[in-house]
Amino acid sequence: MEAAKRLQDIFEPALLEEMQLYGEVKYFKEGEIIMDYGKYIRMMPLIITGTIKVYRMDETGKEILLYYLSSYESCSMAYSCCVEARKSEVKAIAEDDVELLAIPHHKLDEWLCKYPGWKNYIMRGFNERFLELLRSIETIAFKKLDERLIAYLREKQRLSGSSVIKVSHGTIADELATSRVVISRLLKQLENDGQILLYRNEIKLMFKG
DNA sequence: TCATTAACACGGG
DNA sequence: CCCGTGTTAATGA
Repeated sequence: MEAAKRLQDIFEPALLEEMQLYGEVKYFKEGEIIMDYGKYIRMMPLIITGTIKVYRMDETGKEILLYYLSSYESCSMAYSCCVEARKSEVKAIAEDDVELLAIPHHKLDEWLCKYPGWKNYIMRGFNERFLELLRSIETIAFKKLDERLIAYLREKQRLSGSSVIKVSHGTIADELATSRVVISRLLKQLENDGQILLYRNEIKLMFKG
């Protein structure tokens, strides 16, 4: 995501034209559900502004945050579902106000053959998402909750570009699939260690991004 | 041993 | 008053 500053840098002019022609710009408000479990995906989203949270649910109905998607990124999950006409296995929620370009599924394959820029974009997307998933698996499977919490805070810091994170303990607990009691306790611990400062609905990070 | 659930008090908006 | 926060006690994996 760091490489692609503008769409013009990654896509051919002809492709950009087609994207304008066939793509549909959609807006989602903060907290709005963009995609849900079991729903068919007909469009592939390409995020223009904002950030999207992608969740996965287990058999017991517990949800956990898989990864974030932000500017110029897309959802590989959506892509693979589109081409195979499968149902969604993830849920996507707008982290803040989101503007995205919805690309009809029948164009995905066509562009793959026609435009190297599109192929590279898709391939890179799969690659990035795969690496991000590996990181998620690592933290979920092997790290204790306190380390996961720190990783979570760093991710928030990275995405927002600010060391002041506006989020409640309860929300963090939901996203890390744990209880608020634990989050409050761990945050308090981090504050006592001098790593963070706690306010209402706000956490100030004392470490570097 | 550590997470979860429920319950409670406190305080700010 | 409602919500977010901090804590505790009981229970479970």
